[in-house]
Amino acid sequence: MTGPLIDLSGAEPLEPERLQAYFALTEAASLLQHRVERHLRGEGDLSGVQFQILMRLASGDGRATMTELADGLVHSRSGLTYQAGLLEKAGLVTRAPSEQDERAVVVTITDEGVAVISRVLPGHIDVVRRSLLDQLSDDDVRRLAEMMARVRDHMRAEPPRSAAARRSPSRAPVSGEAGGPAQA
Amino acid sequence: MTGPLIDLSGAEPLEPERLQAYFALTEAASLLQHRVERHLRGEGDLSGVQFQILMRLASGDGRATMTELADGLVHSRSGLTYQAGLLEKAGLVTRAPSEQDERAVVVTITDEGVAVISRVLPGHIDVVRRSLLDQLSDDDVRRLAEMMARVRDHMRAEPPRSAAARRSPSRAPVSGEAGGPAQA
DNA sequence: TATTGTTATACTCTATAACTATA
DNA sequence: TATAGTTATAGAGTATAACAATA
Repeated sequence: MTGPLIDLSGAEPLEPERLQAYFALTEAASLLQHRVERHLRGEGDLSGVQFQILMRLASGDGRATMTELADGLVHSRSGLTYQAGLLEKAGLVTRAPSEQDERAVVVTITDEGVAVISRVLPGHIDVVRRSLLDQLSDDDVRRLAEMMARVRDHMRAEPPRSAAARRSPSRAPVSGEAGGPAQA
Repeated sequence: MTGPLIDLSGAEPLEPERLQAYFALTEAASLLQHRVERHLRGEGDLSGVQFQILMRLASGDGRATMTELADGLVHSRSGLTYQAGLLEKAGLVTRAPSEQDERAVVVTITDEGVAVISRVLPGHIDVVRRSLLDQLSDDDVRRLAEMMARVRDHMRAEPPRSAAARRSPSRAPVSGEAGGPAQA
């Protein structure tokens, strides 16, 4: 039998263990996300992002600005505007200009929003438990939480190359992005 | 009243450590996926799914049926057809009916497909290393790989409730259901 | 009748750029 | 000038159901 068609040995390849960790993480997270979103859609007619927005509001004092919400939930501002608009249309949040800073918009969860979260959350937790947590020992959980927090914080701290928080006015040319034959 | 707006104590809540493990995993995986897809799109004009299809082909003997590819890569068959169609249009794979089973379609990676993977992979690995692996010790990596493989296998083995692999054949036909495709 | 795969269709989500308004 | 947010637009991806063809 012939070996794989691709040879990694030129470019400082990844050891099999690391590659497997990456692939397993990717696949498990993707499966979990899929199950969770399926549940949320079926149970509460919520997208994953909408659920996270509501959760973030409900876990605090029920209010946050768009910018505060954008941190960590979504990768573009317009995406958040879109999702917040849907939530508002559904009556689960309200939006009003901030009084401290007229530019900002304060998003506030409504009673109905709290009710939806309360209704959906038990099933959500159940899915997470059955899919993920039940397969992990207490020590696994501690270890996983610590590792993933580390990785997350690292990525948050060091934004990916060539990705300004907002389109920078003086966009530096991306290294090596010369006119490559981009397939075709 | 300063506490969170939502009370979990009714429904056997999640211990904070478990909740944090879940959230950190979700967020880290989401950030990683976003970076990886950004890189793939920029470097090779590939979607994440397309990359995975090519990787799976290139890691084996270069050929697989649609059904074999569908396992683990995508959540609906039509989605795979769509992505495979794009790859074929780009000249990175070919599709031809199987000779053993005329129903099946054999997808084969082309030389150009191998070339694209070879060109993209070093940068891909670099992203994964910088974003994820460099933050983990060797022991972390072993532990993570083992945990995530366990979780992944569990989800694969036990499909989510109310999700038949395919639309269940025992579906009672509704008499008035036939008729032209909804036009509009 | 079950399985493999495609197609038609409709929809959700996302991202970029241009824009407004306030600090 | 920089920041907060919206809008317009356009494209990518997905899922469901109906369909055709082979086993």
